[in-house]
Amino acid sequence: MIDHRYWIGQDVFVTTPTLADVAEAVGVSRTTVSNAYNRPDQLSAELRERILAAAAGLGYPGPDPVARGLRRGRTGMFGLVYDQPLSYLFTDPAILAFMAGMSGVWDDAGVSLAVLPSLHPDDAGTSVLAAAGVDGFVSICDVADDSRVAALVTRRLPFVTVDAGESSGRCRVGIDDRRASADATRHLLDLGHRRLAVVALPRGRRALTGSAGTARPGPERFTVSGARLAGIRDAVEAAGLPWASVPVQSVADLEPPRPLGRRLGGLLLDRAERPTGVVAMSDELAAGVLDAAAERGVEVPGQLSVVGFDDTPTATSVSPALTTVHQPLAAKGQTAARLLLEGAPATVIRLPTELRVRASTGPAPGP
Amino acid sequence: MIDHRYWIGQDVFVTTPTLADVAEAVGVSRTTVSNAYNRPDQLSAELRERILAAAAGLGYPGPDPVARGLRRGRTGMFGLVYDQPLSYLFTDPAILAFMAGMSGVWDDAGVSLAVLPSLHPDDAGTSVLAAAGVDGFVSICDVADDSRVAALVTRRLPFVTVDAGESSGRCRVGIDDRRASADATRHLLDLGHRRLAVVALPRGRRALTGSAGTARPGPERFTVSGARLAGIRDAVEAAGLPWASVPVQSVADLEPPRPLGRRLGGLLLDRAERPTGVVAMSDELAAGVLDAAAERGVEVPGQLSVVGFDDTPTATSVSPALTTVHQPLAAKGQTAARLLLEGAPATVIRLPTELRVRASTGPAPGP
DNA sequence: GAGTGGCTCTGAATCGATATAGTTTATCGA
DNA sequence: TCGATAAACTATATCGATTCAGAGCCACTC
Repeated sequence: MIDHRYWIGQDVFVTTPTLADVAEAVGVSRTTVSNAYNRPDQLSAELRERILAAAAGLGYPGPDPVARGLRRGRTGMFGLVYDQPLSYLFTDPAILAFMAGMSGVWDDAGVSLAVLPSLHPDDAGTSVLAAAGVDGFVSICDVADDSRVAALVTRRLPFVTVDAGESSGRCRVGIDDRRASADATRHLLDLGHRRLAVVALPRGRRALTGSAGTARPGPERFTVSGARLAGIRDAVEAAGLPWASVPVQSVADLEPPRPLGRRLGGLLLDRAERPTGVVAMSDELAAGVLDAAAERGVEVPGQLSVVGFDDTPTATSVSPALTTVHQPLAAKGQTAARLLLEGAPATVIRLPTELRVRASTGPAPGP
Repeated sequence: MIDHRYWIGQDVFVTTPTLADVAEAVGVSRTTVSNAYNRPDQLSAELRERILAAAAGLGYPGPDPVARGLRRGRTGMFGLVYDQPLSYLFTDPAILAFMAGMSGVWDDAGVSLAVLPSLHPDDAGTSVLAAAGVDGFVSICDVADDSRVAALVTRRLPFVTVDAGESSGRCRVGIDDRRASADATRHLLDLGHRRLAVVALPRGRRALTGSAGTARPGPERFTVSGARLAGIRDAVEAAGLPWASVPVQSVADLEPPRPLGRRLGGLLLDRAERPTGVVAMSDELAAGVLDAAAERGVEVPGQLSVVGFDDTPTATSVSPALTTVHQPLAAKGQTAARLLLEGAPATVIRLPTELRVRASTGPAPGP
């Protein structure tokens, strides 16, 4: 082990004392020292004082959490599993709102939140999951039904997947992405928009760029991106519009979402048949689209309507404020945290969403 | 321990298998099974295959990280210590930028970031620190030289304090808050501003409200807030202005910073002697001051100049863009992470800051 | 043919605590 | 005065792995 020795004067080095050292110093059994820390009612107050004083004198740091974790079978930590670089995690407002909710619950319960090294899609992150000394996992990986879930199962610890697909028999928290984005799209359609376009999430590392017709449903089936796209398509087709006429823009995860939204939005706005309504799969992307519109002097909502998704603080800080799908991000985090904390059996929780109409959408411009 | 038993058919329940079970099943020693996982070169490839196959067959999750951690003396986790509710941590852009930097380094190193339950100022969070199975700590508590540091020392693990005071003999990363805020203040003074005001950080749970004259230097000495206030005072006095004439607004940590800045900014702008220059101790607060100015029709920078601090994304997303003190938040996180990772001895690192002049400051209006 | 070295594999000690099942002594009611 | 009960402590096994110091065996060298 790492030898954290310290100097105690002269030429004497000593390693960190253990509970046994304290026991010997006081002349009691290890059990009693342990009880002094964990079950004060099991020994006399006088002896307890003596033990704690001796411990302080020796510089004993208290019972080693790792050893205690081994014996007790609990570590008091839950792990968060993510499949993108962590620096991205700390930049995504939606995930941060989720984490704020989650950490609040665990904070109150005195449990730590271990943010694990990110899972690489190729190595399935097996080693990362296998090496984490935690009591359970929350997975916010975009694709849930793959080898990474298998690795979680292998670990034989409780886990909750967030926004994941229809995997059965496990704890899962999410929203109805499909219906929510259908609602958002229908909002535009109800306003008379007929030339729609989509800016899809950059996550999942699989670009969806191309006309909708070419976006394959296969591996996307269980992703947030895929579900939202399906919902948009539902609404478009329900309105009798040809899905193939709706351009879908997306790329892999190479740049921050707002500049990305601006770039993709620009591509859409520069098309010959300029869309009058854009469905963006996140507020950041939508904000980027607004940026692109502003650059081109395209008025929002006069000439262009934009809907976002998530209702993060961005939605209300941009101008015009975004019409967007509100989802209870903090509640999602709280729910996931509680499921794990309470050791819930396989449970599927679907939280409600709601379209928040603000200033970025309006009636379609005349032809 | 928690008994994660599983059903294997008939009426047989079995607990999670251990390395010993695998060893017995294959008919080899525990050492050899351990080597199969940790030192593949120590056994024949053929036997290793056989062991891994048996392990998979038994449903062995691999070596238990906690037991391994005990034996090896390392857990592969570093703990982050914070003294405010965690939900606040996930809302503060400056801290998030810091964490992004930190987590990036640890992500690459395969190390987990354990966000510990928040330390309550009253209980000194001793139990939280004592119970964390980590290899070291990063502390971003506002006040560093108090009982919480003592608790860290007690734990006898390496730790790095961030933005903390002048504690000696430990790893510390920070900036020169005092000089940086003096620079920002001097910028306003150089522009001819003579009626200044300060919006101080809400952190530290000790309100500084009142005129500067009444803000006591004592316990604030080692806080970020205190250092920045001292720097502002340095510049004000160097310019020959009476420090007592500079109103300082702050409250305890009861509301999110932007609305708080708006409220406090409003109070300042409604004074008979309206200030022409406001030094805000964070960009969020500064943005709130801009909000207050906009509400009152006070032109920025025509009638009012505002400087922020940190240079978070907020600084450039508001309008007008904020003149602010840029500090290398991500680098700060990276540095802290590396110090811990490399087991650096007591080191003090002070990173450079730089005033970024943008659109929120201009010449003082005529009298 | 003894000596050397490399490859596989093993046994026992160890990491630092907690749980379980006592033992001893004092207290108390009948 | 006896048995029962409670209070204060203890001895030992155990949690699940890794480390260290070899043992056995084979090939190869001089």
